[in-house]
Formats: sequence, C-alpha cells, structure tokens
Amino acid sequence: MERSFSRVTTCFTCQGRARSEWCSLEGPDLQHLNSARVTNVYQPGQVIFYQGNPCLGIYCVETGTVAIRRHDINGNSVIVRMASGGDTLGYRAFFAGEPYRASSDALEPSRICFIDKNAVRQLLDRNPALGHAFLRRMATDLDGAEEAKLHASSLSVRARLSHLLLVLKDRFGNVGDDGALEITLPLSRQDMAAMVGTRPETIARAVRALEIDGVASFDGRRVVVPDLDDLLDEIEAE
Amino acid sequence: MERSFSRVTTCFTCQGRARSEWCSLEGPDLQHLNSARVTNVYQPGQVIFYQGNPCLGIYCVETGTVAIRRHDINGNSVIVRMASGGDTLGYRAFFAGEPYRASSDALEPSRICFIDKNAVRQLLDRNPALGHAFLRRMATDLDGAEEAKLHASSLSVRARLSHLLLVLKDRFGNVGDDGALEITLPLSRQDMAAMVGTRPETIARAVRALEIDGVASFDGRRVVVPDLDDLLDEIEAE
DNA sequence: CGGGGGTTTGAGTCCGTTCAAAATACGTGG
DNA sequence: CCACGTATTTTGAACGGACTCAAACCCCCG
Repeated sequence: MERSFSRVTTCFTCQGRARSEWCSLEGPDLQHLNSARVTNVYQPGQVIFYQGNPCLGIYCVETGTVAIRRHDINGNSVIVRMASGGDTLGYRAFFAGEPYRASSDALEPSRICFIDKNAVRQLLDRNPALGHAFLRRMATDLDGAEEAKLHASSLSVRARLSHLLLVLKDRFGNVGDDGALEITLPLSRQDMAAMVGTRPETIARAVRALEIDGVASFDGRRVVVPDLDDLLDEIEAE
Repeated sequence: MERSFSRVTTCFTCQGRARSEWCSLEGPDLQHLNSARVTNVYQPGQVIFYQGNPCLGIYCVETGTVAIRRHDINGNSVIVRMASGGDTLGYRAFFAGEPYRASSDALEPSRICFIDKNAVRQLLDRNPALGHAFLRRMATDLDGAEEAKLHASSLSVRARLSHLLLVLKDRFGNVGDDGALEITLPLSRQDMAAMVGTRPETIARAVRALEIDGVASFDGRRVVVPDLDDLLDEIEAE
C-alpha cells in the first residue's frame, strides 16, 4: 500500500480542481500552475497563515478542511468561513493587496498547495476566465457573509446551530441505512461556538435542547438527524 | 441658476469616477460606458432594485447615499452595506449571475446611473483592469462583512453604535469651529438599528447612554462628538 | 388642528453570558 | 494497556443586556 505522504499529486490529477477556480486552466497554463505550486500537509491545529502577516500568494485546498478565523485585540475570535477540498484560500488579502485580515488553521489533516503571488498574477493576466472565476467566488462569499449578518441579528443560537448543521450536511453528512441523516462534524464544540458567534457553554445548551426535542442526537462529533424537515423548521418562523 | 434635473452629466465629468471602479477606463471605453449608461434621480425611500429580482446590469452612484438591505421571510431585515458617490451597486448579483439577494433604496436624494449588463460585460472583456478593480472592491467588502461578524458577536450595541459613528464620520462628518466633530447622519434611528443589527428602542437607549456619559450629543440627525478619543475608547476593552 | 409615522421611555421577560465546578475525553508516559 | 494530568465539554446558578409590548411623545405635513 502506498504511504500517504509519498503520494505525489499534481494539478492534473487534483480531485478538487474540477470545482475550484482553476478549472478553466488548461495546457501550458495548467502546467505553469503545477510547477509553481508547493504542497504541504497540515495536521489539525496547524496554522496555514496568520492574521497580520503579509500575503505572499494563494493557497488551494486539495483535501481536508480548514477554518478561517478573525481575531480581536481583546482575544475574541470567530470563524468567518470554512474551506474544504477544491476551495481556494487567502485570496481576499491577495486581491486587496493587504496583509491577511484573518488566520487559517487546519480542522482535519489537509493537503494544501501554495501558489506564489507572481505566478498567480501571470496566470490571471494570461487567462481572463480565471479572474471571472474569482469574481464569481467572491460574490458568493460576500453573499454568505451578508446572510450571516442577517441571521446573527434575527435568529436565536439554537436556530443558527441548526443552520450550521444544514450547511455541514452537504459536505460532511450522509444518509444511513435507516434513512436518517448522519453528520460527522469537522468541528469541536468550541469551533461550533466560534462559527455561530457565541460561547461554548451556549452551544452545549443548544445541543441539549435539540436532543430533548428529538431534532437531532449528538454523540461527540457524530450527529444523527432522524427527520431533516425538523431541522429546516428550526430556522424559519422564529 | 441651473435647475438640478437639467444638469446633464457624463461619465467624463462624473465627480465620483476618480474613486470608482471605472477610473481605469479611458478613450473609447469611457465613451462606450457613457453612452450605455442611463441616469436617474431617486428620492429618499425610493427603491433602486428589489431583492429577488433578476439583475439586469450594474448601478453607479454619482451623488447621494443608498442603503443595501437584506430581508427575511419573517420580515426581519438589516442593512448590509451603504453606498455613496463613486460606489458601484448591485455587482454581487451581476458577478454571481444570480438574482439580487438584497434590495437597495435611497437614503438621500441620489443620482444613480444604470449600465446594462451587456455593456458591462463588453467593458470587462476589453479592459482587464476593470475586472481587477472589482476584485479589489469585493475583497474590501468581504473584509468589511467579516469584521461586522466579529463585531456583532463580541461588542455591545453601544460599542457597535460608536463604531458606526466612526465609520460615518469619514463621509458625513466635519470639524466645527470649536474643534469638535460634527456628523450629519444620513440615517434614521430605524436605519441605524438596521445597520447595527438591533431594534430602534435599543438604539434610542444606546444614544441616551452616550449622551449621559458625554461621549456624544444628539439632536435629531446632528451629532456632536467633543472628543474623538472617547468614541474610540468605546469600541476597545469591552 | 388633527392625523400618522417615527422616536423615546417604561416595565417585564427572556436569552445568552459569566463564573464556577463537575464530568468527560484525550494524550502521554510509565 | 493502564494511570495520570490536562484540556475540553457539560451543568448549574446568578446576572445582565437586549427584546417585547405598550404607552407617551414629538415632529412633520396635510
């Protein structure tokens, strides 16, 4: 059996590329991307980049999941976004031409490629479709951020937690034998709190409340949702 | 004296263009933009576009100020952003290729140009710098949205209101004879609540609290801040 | 002068926070 | 593999900020 760290990957064989911004590249451009990239493996907790540091390029998640966190002077922090296989990382700072305004760390073991900013610039110049892809991507992210603002001010923690589960189910959920949805969370309780914008204690209570009402049952990071509609009901008619 | 509605404006003479995304255009491209554009004047409360409607193009604020609001099924709503002279409007939906996810209405009397999406597409194709400008712009907006998320979950309403005043001072404030900062708010109390993500009653109380502590004095939409540092103190060490 | 919307104030309630302690999970070394 | 120390999670009780509902007030305009 091939050992995982010796598995040589290229942009040509990258699983995530199809749904990434780079999917429009081909031929020499893809070759260029492939040779400019440097791949690293990060273990959970390891930091990919730090808030405040200058942006030297762009990262691309091949496999795994990472959190993008934003910090305060007072030590407060929230997770503003998550990224998984095929997602690109650190492009906000790149396009703004500013230092990172957020940090990023791995939630699961992750293979992540770094692409130097000069290479990115060249690829952008040569390939307008790449720029379009990033425009589309940022528009989507902006949409998500604005939705989050609305949710934060109009929904309870319980509803926001339910919403989080609904988002996570697309990437981390599957349907069990009995037809029930099962999600394996990539997040600790602390991180769920950071995603929802609240404290860990409050997440624990909200989790408990959902269990009592039979909406979902939690066992560590394993969540079972008997009826998806119950979860959907949580976020409307608050 | 020339009457305001008869004042013919062009992209060439547009005051806001210098700091807008379109500043990179010149010669025939600028001419193209100028002839594709349709200008309208909106009175406060008038809607520029509705959440849910298809995006037919992009708007550009020549003068005035508008709010971008996001609505719930339950009737909740927040202002996710404001836009003033030189700002572009509705580009999120354009680049995402989706219907508007937010509505926009004028806060002040505003001259706003509409540019058909075909024209925008042509300009983008011909002028890569335009795309870059929008990338930079969206990166900035994304930054703002993420900062808002952090603030919403770590700062009190009073601190968020103080932060709002600090943001508004750049565009709507000036220093009086006595050296005190004076801001003329473009927002009603209701809209301030929608910006901060709270209810009007809570804004009234926060306003009162700031007055009692001598940080700022409010008279309708006129705000006087004797010492800017006091306002800055409000948002740190919460 | 009489609406009518927006704003302010008040009182009561609820949700989420805070602080503290107990329980559980986790990693490490014996 | 178990024992131990540490970190995370959970629970409890008390507090506080923001929300709700309701009424009074104010200002603008007809």
